[in-house]
Amino acid sequence: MNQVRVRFAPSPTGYLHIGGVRTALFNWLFARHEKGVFILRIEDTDRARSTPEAIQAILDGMKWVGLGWDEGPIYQTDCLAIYKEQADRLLAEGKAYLCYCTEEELDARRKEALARKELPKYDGRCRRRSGAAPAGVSPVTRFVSPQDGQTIVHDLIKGDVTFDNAQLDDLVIVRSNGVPTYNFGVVVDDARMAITHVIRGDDHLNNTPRQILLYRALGYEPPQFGHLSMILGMDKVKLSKRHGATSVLEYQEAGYLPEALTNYLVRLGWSHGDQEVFSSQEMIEKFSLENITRSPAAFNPEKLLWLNGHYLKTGDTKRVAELLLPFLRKRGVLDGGAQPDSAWLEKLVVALRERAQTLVEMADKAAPFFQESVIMDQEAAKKFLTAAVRPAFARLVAVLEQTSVFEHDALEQGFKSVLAETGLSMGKLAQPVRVALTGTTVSPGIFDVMALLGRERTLARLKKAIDLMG
RNA sequence: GGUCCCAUCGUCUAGCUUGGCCUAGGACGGUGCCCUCUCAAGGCAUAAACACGGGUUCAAAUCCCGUUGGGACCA
Repeated sequence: MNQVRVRFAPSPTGYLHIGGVRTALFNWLFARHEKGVFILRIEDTDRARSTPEAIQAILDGMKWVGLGWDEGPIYQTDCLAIYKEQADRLLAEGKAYLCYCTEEELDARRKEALARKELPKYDGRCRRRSGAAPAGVSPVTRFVSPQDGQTIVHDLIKGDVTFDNAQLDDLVIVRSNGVPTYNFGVVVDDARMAITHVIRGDDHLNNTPRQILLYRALGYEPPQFGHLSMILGMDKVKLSKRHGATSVLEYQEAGYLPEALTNYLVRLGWSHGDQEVFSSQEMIEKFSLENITRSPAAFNPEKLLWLNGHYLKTGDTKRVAELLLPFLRKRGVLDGGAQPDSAWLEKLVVALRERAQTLVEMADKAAPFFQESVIMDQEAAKKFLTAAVRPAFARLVAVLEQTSVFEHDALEQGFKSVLAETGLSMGKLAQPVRVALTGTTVSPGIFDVMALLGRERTLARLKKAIDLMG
């Protein structure tokens, strides 16, 4: 069998959305699994709606999620001459014709047909037109579509889907301004790029019979098709902006890890037994078109969050620490130019990652470790920084001043000696200390907090708390 | 309106091809318990589904037909 060649072909009319990423991911996985080629093609023939910003957003999004392409990006607007050439060929072979019907005429006829309860398709009258071309009308090019028989799509995911050719009309392949229509551009490109498998959303399933007919008319063997079901929102309606973030880059900004997003997305419509967590290597090894579900899937943000938390916990600490930096800066936790000690930052990540599901959350929780002095939660202070614990605090300060290594185990030992002396339980002392050190009632383990803060800040904060006790 | 697609716990899904191993499994979320210096994380347990109606068959989540519901495309 020939080498697999697949493509992802977004229109740059907006950001790269989640559904698009999943389509791209499945194509990419298939290509990698089959040791084939993954091509990126930008379908920018809709010039009114395509923007350079959108193109950039697509490229950035693809890079962020780690879907590298082997060929491209190829822009359709660079290929206009090729579509024209192919359309001219069809014209010359009598497989296409020029149509001079105006928008108004077509509209009127459509309404008439509807009134007669007939199919409102083009009646093909310009097919039979003879004589001179009407003046002042720039024609569109229409494809001569067979009116009998059936076209069967042997879909890799949906199975065989049969369409009556009588349903299809003579579709426009080139507009009056010379720009190819979507269906024509796709076919010409997929054919000349020797695409072997077209894996795309099932919103294109209905276009497929027309495309197969076009392939044949152009003298190409159609590729294999695989139509993926759509991703829906939790309310079972097609995923859109009102469901929250739908652009990949929004997920980046919200503190998600790309591997969490791809892992989440791969399980939306595909499975490998009961396995939920896949490294990208595993995905490539195990991916197959046979295990794709036919039914549409609802996007569940909570499961994505869980996976993100999982990857935050299990990911390489050095990498997580690096990824965290921009979030610390953005949250104003860290000054723009400041560069924290990397070993220390990794320790902070280890302490925080059990309790954060996103990098944004982690950056928030990191705040007390960067501030010179704590921002005290007044209610917590009132409740925990009472005169009753002052003697214990005083003892703790004395002990900590003597502690030679300011690290977890030594700190625990010192802390516990204070408990033994004062007769306080762990909880009775740890919670006030937590408030004194972080300003809040929630934090990593208290010994980790002290170690992370270091001797100086720990002692300063404890002393300040003693003052607050009045 | 026409054409096409889809239908298992709230959600993602396994099982459906080749009916019996399904008193329907896993995961997220929920609930409860354990662990515990807080919050998490973790562990254990638990509730929760074969859309409906007909067939076929000794036997159907699995095969067939219909209904209903959802979605897409075209208009």
